[in-house]
Amino acid sequence: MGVQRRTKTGEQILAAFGDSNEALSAKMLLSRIEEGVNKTTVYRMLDKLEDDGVVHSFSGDGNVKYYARCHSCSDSLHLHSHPHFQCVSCEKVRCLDFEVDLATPQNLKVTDSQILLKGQCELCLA
Amino acid sequence: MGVQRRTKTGEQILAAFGDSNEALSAKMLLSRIEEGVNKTTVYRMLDKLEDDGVVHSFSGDGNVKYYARCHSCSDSLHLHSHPHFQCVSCEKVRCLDFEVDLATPQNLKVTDSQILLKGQCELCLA
DNA sequence: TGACTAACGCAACTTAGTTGCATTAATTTT
DNA sequence: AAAATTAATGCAACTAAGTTGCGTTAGTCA
Repeated sequence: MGVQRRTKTGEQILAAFGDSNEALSAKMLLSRIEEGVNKTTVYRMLDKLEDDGVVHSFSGDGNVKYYARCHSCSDSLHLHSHPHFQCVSCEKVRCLDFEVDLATPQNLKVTDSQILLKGQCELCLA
Repeated sequence: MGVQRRTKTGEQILAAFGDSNEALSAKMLLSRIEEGVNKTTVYRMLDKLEDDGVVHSFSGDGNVKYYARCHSCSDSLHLHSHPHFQCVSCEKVRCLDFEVDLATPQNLKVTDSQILLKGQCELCLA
C-alpha cells in the first residue's frame, strides 16, 4: 500500500530529490531533511513511494540502498533499464538518462534489472 | 595483498565454488563449508581472493555481497561486464556468460560496472 | 467536531560485514 | 629436523543498514 496522506515527511523527501536525477541513500536523505524526522519514518515513506512508482531503488556501493525519482521509467514496466552511476571520488550517485537494451537469455524470465557504473564524474575528473 | 599461503579455508572456498558460474554470499559459503570456519576468516579470504582476481564480487538483492569465480573476465581489465542473474524464487545467483557493451557517456570515466538481472530461472519457470 | 486509521517516534532488534588482538600453523631459514 | 617468521585464524566486540512492535500523533472524511 502506497502513500495515503499528505505529510511533512513525504514532502520533505520529495523536496530533497527535487527535479534532479540524483540518487540518495536513507542516510543522505536524513541529513538533508531539516526537521528531526526519524529514520524509521524515512524508510517507511521510501517504501511507500516506491510502491507508488514515484521513486525506484537499487543497490549501490557498500551494500547501501539508493533511491531516486522516477523520470524516464515507464509506469507500466518498471525495468529501470537506465544505468546508475556512482562516483568513487565524491560518492554522488545518479541516474543516467539513456536506456540499455539488454539481450536477455530466452530461458530466463527477467522482471527487474539494475546497472551500476562506478568511476569518476565530470566534476571530479576536472 | 592477496593469498600468501595454501590453507584449508582457501581450498574449501574454491571447492564450494567449483567450476560453476554460481555466485555465493559469505553466508552461503559458510553453510557449505563442512568444518567450523569462522565467518571473519571467510570474509578475509574472499577479500584476498578478490585481490588476486580469482573471484569477483557484486551487490545482490537485499544489499548482500555475492562472490563468484572469475571465468570470462579478462585479467587485465576487470570490468565484469557480464550480467548477473538472481532468481527471486530459488534465490540462486549466477554469472551469465555473455558480455554487455555499455555505451558510457564521454564525460565520465567508468572503471567498474555491474549488471544485475532479477527474475525467474529456467528451473523455477518449469 | 469527532471518529477512523495512516503515519509517526522510539526503542529494541536483526543481519552483513569489520576490527583488534592473541593464538595457530604454513613456509622459510638455520 | 628444529627454530624463526609471519600469514592466517578464531573470538569477541563492534559498526552500520535496515526492520519490527507498539503506543502516540495527526491527516482525512463523515
